Amino acid sequence: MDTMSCWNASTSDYSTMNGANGARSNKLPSSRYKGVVPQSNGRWGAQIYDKSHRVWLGTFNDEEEAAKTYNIALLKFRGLDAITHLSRSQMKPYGRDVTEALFLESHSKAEIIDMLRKHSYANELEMYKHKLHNGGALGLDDGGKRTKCYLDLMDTCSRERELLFEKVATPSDVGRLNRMVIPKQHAEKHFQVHLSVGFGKGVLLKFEDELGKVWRFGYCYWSSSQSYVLSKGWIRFVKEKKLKAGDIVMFQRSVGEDKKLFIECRPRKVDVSRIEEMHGRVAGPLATVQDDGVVRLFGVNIS
DNA sequence: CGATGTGTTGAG
DNA sequence: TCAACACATCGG
Repeated sequence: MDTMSCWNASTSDYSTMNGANGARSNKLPSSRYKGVVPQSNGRWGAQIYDKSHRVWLGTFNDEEEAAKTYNIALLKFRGLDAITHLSRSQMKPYGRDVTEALFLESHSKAEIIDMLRKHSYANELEMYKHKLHNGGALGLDDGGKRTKCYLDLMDTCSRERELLFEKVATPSDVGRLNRMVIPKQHAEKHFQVHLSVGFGKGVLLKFEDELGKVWRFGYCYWSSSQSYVLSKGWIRFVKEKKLKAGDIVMFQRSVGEDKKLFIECRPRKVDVSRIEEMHGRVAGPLATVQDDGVVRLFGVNIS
């Protein structure tokens, strides 16, 4: 249920007795889920607020069904940002993928609401997927051009990436040698060019940083250290990013068709033990890597 | 008639 | 912005 926003159950009052006479209270039970309201007949309503205006999303037998409905409406009303902030692993259980984003984008709010109220959203989405996958003109408008929506989505998709490995920058990595050592194990696993990287001669590897800026680094085998190095162009990256020894350099690759390489860096971990003492609690990691490689910062997918 | 969804309020 | 609640309106 990770895409369902769970309402604070401690605030909902499930007491069903009136203290004095022991009679059943007619008070309805609160829902655990945001956007879900009880109905007097035991069913559940779903509603979402759109700019201080309440939009009714229909009634449902299951509280969870109402919550799912609310979440779909959330995707439509709060925009695609809501989708891209979900990691792949969160989307999978709900089949939330780029196709669903495309589906949401190609229907008006009114149409989506209508489907939700009629409980036909899942069917419509399924039909839409078939249409696309059975040779339909994927993302093509009347003139045969890619629609803006399609391009936006492909762009979003191409930004999705997995972490290949991280390296803590050594003093020599950020020094005047103009090269960064890539540990052999990672180089041979992820940069599948080592066969063509002979002694002395190398290839150029192309990376993008978090701002989309392109970086090309020479890449070759460095026999003296028995490992591979990023060389030509590396020092420019060090200078521009103000990379210091101890900082962490992350190597990523897009999971989409194009398999682009990305390079990003972040400051070495600050010592938070002092802060933890002061606050009397242990803070979670600033950044973590999930088992599917999706990078999260403050609990938000920053891929 | 029961079910649905709106009017309205007040808390946060 | 949001859920709680009352109740008008819908529709079989």
